[in-house]
Amino acid sequence: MKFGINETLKKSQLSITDSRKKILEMFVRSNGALAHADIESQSGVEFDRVTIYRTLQTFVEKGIIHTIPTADNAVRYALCKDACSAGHHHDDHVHFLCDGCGTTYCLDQVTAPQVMLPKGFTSTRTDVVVSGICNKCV
Amino acid sequence: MKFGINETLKKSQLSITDSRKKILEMFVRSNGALAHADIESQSGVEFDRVTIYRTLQTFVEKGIIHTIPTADNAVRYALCKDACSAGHHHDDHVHFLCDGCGTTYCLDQVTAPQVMLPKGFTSTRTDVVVSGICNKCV
DNA sequence: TAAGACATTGCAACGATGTTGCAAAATAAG
DNA sequence: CTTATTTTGCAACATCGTTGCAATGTCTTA
Repeated sequence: MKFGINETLKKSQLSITDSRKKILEMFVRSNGALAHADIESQSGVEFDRVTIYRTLQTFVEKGIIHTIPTADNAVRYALCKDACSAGHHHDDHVHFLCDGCGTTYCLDQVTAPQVMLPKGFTSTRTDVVVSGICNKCV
Repeated sequence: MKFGINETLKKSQLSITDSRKKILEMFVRSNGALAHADIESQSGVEFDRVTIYRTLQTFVEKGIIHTIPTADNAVRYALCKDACSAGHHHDDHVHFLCDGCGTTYCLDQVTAPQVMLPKGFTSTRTDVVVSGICNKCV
């Protein structure tokens, strides 16, 4: 079941604005992940920096996108799966960060393995980030 | 085989200075991970901000400490195991980030599981970060 | 379609974080 | 002890992200 841009925004009870449509479209087109800087450079001077920050924040809160932890400490965002709802993310898939081209992939086929924690530790979320070379940079 | 502070620095061909000794000692004492801010507040006005940044950079390059990717996008550092040498890190253990107290633990017992990658993808490093509640925050 | 209520945007200013160049000070080598 | 090399501290700067507020745009209801 696929939704259009506007439908996705409406479903999350968000007003439909130019910036939100444009930014959400970027995520849909790129099936990788995007950093704030990517969005800012791709959209040129069309939107204010602040607008992009706030739009990303809103999307994360509404469960449309999620953040990806990376070894190089740059925040990246990617589209959530349908299972995610506002305030409750369920993105247990593995992320792959290519050292060559810098692209971040969501490896949906691979799920994060369950790790055994010491006594008294409770897990709410597991992030797996694999770094290496992707199939385009060989 | 355990080395003293000075021996560790010498082994990495680093001059022995007050700031390096003090910062390395912090890592040895805390068996968790430290962020730049932790070090800055713990050492007070003793060292310049810049000195701390450069010292951490140097330690990473020499293979004394390594960075930990976190979901909250704050860079943290932890001591490397003996297997690490300058330019070649081998820290495949799992990290645990407590949402309660913010402490980062290195779970040495647990090793990062091997993940199956799609054809053409090569892995050089795997980071696993588990978030949740630690045994002190229950 | 028009008007009012509400949400979003852009601007400016600010704080936190991290980097660079250069002179002074500390460390290492002879 | 003296000289050469590193390292430190300072200042200035670049980047990243946040906040308050007025102006603009979107939604709702009639």
